[in-house]
Amino acid sequence: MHTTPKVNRDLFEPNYIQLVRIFQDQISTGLLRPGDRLPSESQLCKNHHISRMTVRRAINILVEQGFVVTERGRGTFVKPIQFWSASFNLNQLRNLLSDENKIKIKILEASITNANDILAQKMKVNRGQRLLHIRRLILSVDKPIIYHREYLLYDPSRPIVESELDVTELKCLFEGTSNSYIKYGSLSLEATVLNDNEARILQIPEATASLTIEHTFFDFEDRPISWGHFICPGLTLTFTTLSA
Amino acid sequence: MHTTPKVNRDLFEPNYIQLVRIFQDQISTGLLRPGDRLPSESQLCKNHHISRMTVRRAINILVEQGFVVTERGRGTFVKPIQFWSASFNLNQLRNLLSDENKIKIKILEASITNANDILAQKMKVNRGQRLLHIRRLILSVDKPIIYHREYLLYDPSRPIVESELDVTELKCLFEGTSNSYIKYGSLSLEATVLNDNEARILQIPEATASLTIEHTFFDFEDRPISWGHFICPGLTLTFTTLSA
DNA sequence: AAGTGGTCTAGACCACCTA
DNA sequence: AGGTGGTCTAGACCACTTT
Repeated sequence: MHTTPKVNRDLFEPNYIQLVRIFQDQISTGLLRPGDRLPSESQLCKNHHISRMTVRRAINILVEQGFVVTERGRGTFVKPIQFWSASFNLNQLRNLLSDENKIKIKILEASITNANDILAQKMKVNRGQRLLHIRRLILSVDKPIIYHREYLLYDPSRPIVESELDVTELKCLFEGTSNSYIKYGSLSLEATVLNDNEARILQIPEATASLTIEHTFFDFEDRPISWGHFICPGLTLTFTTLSA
Repeated sequence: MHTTPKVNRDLFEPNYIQLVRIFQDQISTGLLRPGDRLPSESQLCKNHHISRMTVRRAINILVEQGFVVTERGRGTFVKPIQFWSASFNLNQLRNLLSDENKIKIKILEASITNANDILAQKMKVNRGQRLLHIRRLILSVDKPIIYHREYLLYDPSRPIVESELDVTELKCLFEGTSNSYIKYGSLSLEATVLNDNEARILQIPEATASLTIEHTFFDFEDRPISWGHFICPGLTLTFTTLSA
């Protein structure tokens, strides 16, 4: 028989974090298995000599992290693995683009076009509306890795053309430092096969598999102000995650 | 001038949830913009006649949801949009497979094979180790939508062969109801192009773009017990998300 | 009735930042 | 020094489940 660790009030680490870690460890070592009940909150208070709010805080974190579920009147239970709990985030893309020294952004085209039917629908404007069209190539150590096509609302009352042409606009988006016009975005991820034009631009064989991230960004009046695609060929971008 | 809404103690909705919603509304309507400072916690206590802990609870939720950031000694501020904050989850896949009436799972093959170099590495076993190989086709209204290849540790001491062959094993994973041997999984998402075999099995043209989810599942001793791929062609699977 | 988790209070002390 | 967020306490009442 061995005793479980106790919260130590003398450490720098807050008590509730210590308690979270204690349970994470017990779950990951299999000491606590899916379906097992955790000690009740009042028991934990006594065992660790901490208050109820501190215990609840720890348990809430475990709930958010997906390790346990609470059932009122019954107790708190270790959750079984759920395939769905996995989620893919864009951190790999972030890391890819974060190395300032390696990354260059080349403007391939910047022109004014008139909205066709698709654009009119996507940007919620009338057909024929003037739109700014920008095509960029993102290079890492002078090797093309991502191709970006974007259509922007061309609003003469907003002097954004300069800044949007600039590389910084894209970087701001990445870094979240922009005090920009963007309230939120809608992203969509799908698999595509490069056409000959895209393949030539990216300097890789045609018909290569590619991940395409379609984005629409909205301003504070909920109007779309940007619609475009990041085209990330082959293995420049893979998503990895844990399902716990 | 108009006054902001106040927490109402008489509603069914908990006070902290009400406060969360108040700020979510103010942010989404643009009343609070990125960089703006929220009222201090003590001010919120006075304004809404609620205790500090209740205020802090609401703010913690806003932090977790990515709407605000706190800075000790300075205040709480509305966060600008971050492209990276977006994350893609597997709910669409879940929905796709949740309709019991439409979905059928067909076992294409179940055989014992010996591990080659790749399998030996992926499953952390010796070369030549016997592995269970299962190929499944997932159909929706009798139309193939997902092709699944999987290699399983063949452990005679565990009588899992029956259950793993069974369709339920896959379903359990999806539903998280399994009291299974799986502690956690590692998932990886990439774009692929269907080869002729896959295309034939899925009854779609060759060279179609496809999303492939590679998975490795581990038991409670952290040994890989399953390695495989879900192959989701074309637009059967697209990920959508918001970046706020 | 007894035990569980859910919400909430009215304080306290601390570390940090700004002035 | 005064304000900010970060941690924590020792209670309280409630809704719910089990015995």
